[in-house]
Amino acid sequence: MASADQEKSEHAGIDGARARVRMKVPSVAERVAEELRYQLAEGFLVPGAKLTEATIAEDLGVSRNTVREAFAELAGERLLLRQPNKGVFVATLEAGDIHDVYTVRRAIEVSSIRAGGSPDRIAAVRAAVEEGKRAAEANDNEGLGSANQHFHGAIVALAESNRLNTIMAQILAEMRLYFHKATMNAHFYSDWLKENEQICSALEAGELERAGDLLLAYLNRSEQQQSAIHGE
Amino acid sequence: MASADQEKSEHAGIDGARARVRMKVPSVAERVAEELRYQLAEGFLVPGAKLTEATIAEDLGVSRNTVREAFAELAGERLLLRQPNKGVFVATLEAGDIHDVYTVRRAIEVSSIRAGGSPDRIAAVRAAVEEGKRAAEANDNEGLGSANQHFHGAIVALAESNRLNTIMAQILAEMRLYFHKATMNAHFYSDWLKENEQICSALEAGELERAGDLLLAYLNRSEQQQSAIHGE
DNA sequence: TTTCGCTGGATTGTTCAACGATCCAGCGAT
DNA sequence: ATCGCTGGATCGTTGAACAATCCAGCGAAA
Repeated sequence: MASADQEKSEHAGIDGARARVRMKVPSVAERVAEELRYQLAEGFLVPGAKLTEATIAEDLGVSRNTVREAFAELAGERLLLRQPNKGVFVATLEAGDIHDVYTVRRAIEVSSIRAGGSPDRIAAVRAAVEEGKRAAEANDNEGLGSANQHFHGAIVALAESNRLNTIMAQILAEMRLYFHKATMNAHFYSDWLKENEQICSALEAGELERAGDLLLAYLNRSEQQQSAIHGE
Repeated sequence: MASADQEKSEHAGIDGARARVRMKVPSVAERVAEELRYQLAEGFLVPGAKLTEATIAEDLGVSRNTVREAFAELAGERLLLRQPNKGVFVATLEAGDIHDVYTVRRAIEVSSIRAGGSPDRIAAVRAAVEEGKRAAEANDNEGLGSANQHFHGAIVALAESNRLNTIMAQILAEMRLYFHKATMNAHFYSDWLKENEQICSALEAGELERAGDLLLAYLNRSEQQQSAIHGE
């Protein structure tokens, strides 16, 4: 997933530059999973929809067993729900799930920002803020959404933890699925543009406590908004 | 996994008591995964060991494809590592992994305890503390270990978040694998018995900030100890 | 009419056998 | 000692098969 598994080039000695690139040839199952992830994020597959093994297998021109593996992976990421002997379905938002998701985000995002981060990582946060501004100017609604995700991803990346990064990546994938573009209008993006700016500034100034408080407040408000939209 | 999916009996009305029990018949793949998880936790399978599909399949009397599914699941939990075309191996501790694991624990455990919890959940924390005391009296080294895991699991459970619970369960499974009994002598358990007591008391007294600080200090020290043991 | 029970069709869960692709150890030639 | 080849083992993927399970529809009974 967001695996930063890049083989570090390890300062090859004078005795020769051995190639360190690992040609990435994702397995077929992996590519199927990737394709499904894409379709989920893009809203092609809506929550609750049933995915039939044979159909997907034929559509993508792969074996049913391969599809099965991809399903298993996505089910592990909570994007699909497996109901034994009935089939797999696109995950749906159950009661309490919104609070649950935001509980995780509060835990890892606030914790990450409170610990600060290297200048590079902070610069990445700043970059996400600017990306948002540009998207706003261009009236690019789509771009606004991904800029915001980049922003929060960059905050978690401050902690330099692979595990936290993948957890956050999964949470963001869930949110893309549940809170799809349809539910996100421009009005929604009104507040947090300047809010992200504030958080980022506080971070750059080393005011970590304040940055954490601002972020926490944002997450709480965001949860409220989402809860209000999705059936109370 | 740690899915608390129990169908809540929902206060069946007078019109009849419809059965709400969902007979759990885990699929074969699930049972294979469970068996492997057990062997990993028990130290039967040591880090770095290679797991050959055909061998496992024959040993457990299932098909190779089924083993494959189980492997995929465990790889998703970071207990196994899949190397394309080479095989799957029991995960090994890479440089930085210890810090990584503890970064996650700091994020979710401290966040959970700082938010407090219902009396029931707090009682569960207390129960884990007492469980540890009893194990200490009985000189039950094994019991001490699981009591500690129950303690930290109960802390995360304060947040009432399914997602946090499963994340924590996975982290604990990783720790069982890496920091196996062999590396845990009685000397190791010396400190935290009274420390858990303190944390729990602070929690019960509603001194959440202090409880969080104590927990954070413990985690930092624990990370240091583990780092010292496992090659610097 | 409503309920019950059955049956047929569709889909899943699992197994098996096969084949190409890839890796690895060994061995011989340079 | 290095290089290159080769054979065997294992993985990745496929396709087909069959039992188990679920679901909708339909007819029989209350």
